[in-house]
Amino acid sequence: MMRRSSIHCSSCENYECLIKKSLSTDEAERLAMQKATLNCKKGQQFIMEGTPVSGLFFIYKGKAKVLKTGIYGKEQILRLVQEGEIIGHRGFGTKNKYAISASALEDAILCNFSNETLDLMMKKIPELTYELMLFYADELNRSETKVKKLAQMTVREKVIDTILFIQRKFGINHKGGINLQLSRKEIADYSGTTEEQVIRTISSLKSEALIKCSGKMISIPDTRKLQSEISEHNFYLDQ
Amino acid sequence: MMRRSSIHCSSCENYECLIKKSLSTDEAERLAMQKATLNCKKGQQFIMEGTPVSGLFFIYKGKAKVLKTGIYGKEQILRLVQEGEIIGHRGFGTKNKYAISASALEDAILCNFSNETLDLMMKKIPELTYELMLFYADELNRSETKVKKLAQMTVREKVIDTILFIQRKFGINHKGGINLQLSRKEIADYSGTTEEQVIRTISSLKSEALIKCSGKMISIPDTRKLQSEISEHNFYLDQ
DNA sequence: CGCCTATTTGAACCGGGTCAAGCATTGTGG
DNA sequence: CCACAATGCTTGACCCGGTTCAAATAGGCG
Repeated sequence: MMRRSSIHCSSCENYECLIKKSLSTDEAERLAMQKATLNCKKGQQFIMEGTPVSGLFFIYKGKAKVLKTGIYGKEQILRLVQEGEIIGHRGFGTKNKYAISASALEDAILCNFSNETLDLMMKKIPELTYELMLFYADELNRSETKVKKLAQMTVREKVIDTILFIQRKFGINHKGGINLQLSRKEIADYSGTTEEQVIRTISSLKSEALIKCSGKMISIPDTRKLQSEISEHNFYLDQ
Repeated sequence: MMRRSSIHCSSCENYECLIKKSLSTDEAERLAMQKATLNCKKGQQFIMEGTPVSGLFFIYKGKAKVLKTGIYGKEQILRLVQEGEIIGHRGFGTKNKYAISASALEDAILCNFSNETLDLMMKKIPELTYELMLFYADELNRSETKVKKLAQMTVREKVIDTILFIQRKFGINHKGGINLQLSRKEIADYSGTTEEQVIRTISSLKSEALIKCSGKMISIPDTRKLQSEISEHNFYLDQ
């Protein structure tokens, strides 16, 4: 993980950034300068479960996944993270150890705010604390919806739900394909099933013309139609 | 749900209450008086998924469960809530509709802070916002651990984990039994399985002398021993 | 005591996980 | 540029855990 010259918040173009949103005074800007900027290659792990918390990460460029490693090394992907979002925030609560791991899905540039900087910023900027609270409340909603889905959906529904979700979150590219290519294994680790089940489900969906594939790229010809495969029994799809 | 004369925060004995913790000034106390106090009978639902958010609830007395209703009316219990804890807080994020339901597990007395009161309090008391943020971050941790467990544990492990959890959280009574009696169905709804599976697992555990039962009351003769039934493959039991 | 609900047990079915083998794709070094 | 290795993807077959259905039993409460 390479350290590089820091990118200043004032010249950053991620206007959805929680930090930047809350920066109004010069003082806040000065605090925000205390961050480090890091380069991270595809596949590289930048947060490791169980290690001491070293602040909050912000995805300046790239995509990442947040996961827990479980029984026999099986991964559970908890979040797929886009440019402009934060990670590693789980350090606050009762613990000072990361409860999750995170690694880059493609080459990424990360901003890192240390614990001290973050504490200082929150003390000086109540709006930031408020924004963080909203962020956690939202994430909690999402996570609890996921709990329900894992407990109640069939494998087919879970895989469809995952595909719809990544399209909703990451959008589509110029070819009409979903703008994030995951391996079958990763789709399985997010859906809470196995690689083989994902492959079988995707094969079925292809033969039913509900999706199209070329390699890892998946596209959905008719989103509404695919949605109807799960929505009859799932009224609150608030993921 | 019966409205009753308000209990004043200053005479409240729940010292762990997020609200009370943050009340230092007279002004804060005055704001906290703006709350309503409600009586709620066992089984009564006081938050309904999909209805507009009417603020935050605090459990002054009693116990409650937080759940999502899913496919074919199957319930997923997300949280078991004790005296001194808050509920209904999910209103913040992007939505103004409750994403969860809540009902009393036994007769309860609830404090309710309206949206307006809460907003006002957070603006005036940064410490409260901070405490709420920590609360959400903690809850998020718990929820994400639950996601992993649901995806990876066997039914037997999930049921054992649930029994251990409710003992850890609610403690034991004078008879050595867990201080919260849930129905088999409720244990199933929390564990993410069916009533029959819970019954079968509990039967096995009884015959293995890992637990004892009399009616709904469960007791664990040797917690460590029961723990070892799941912990070999689960290193981070941070629920 | 009798009704209603909760719990328990049995049996059958099936979804989904596991194992194994074959195929495709990508990458690397000679 | 090809050969070969390594990795990822796909498919088939098998089997087991877990859900479902049904029926019996126990327990709680008016």
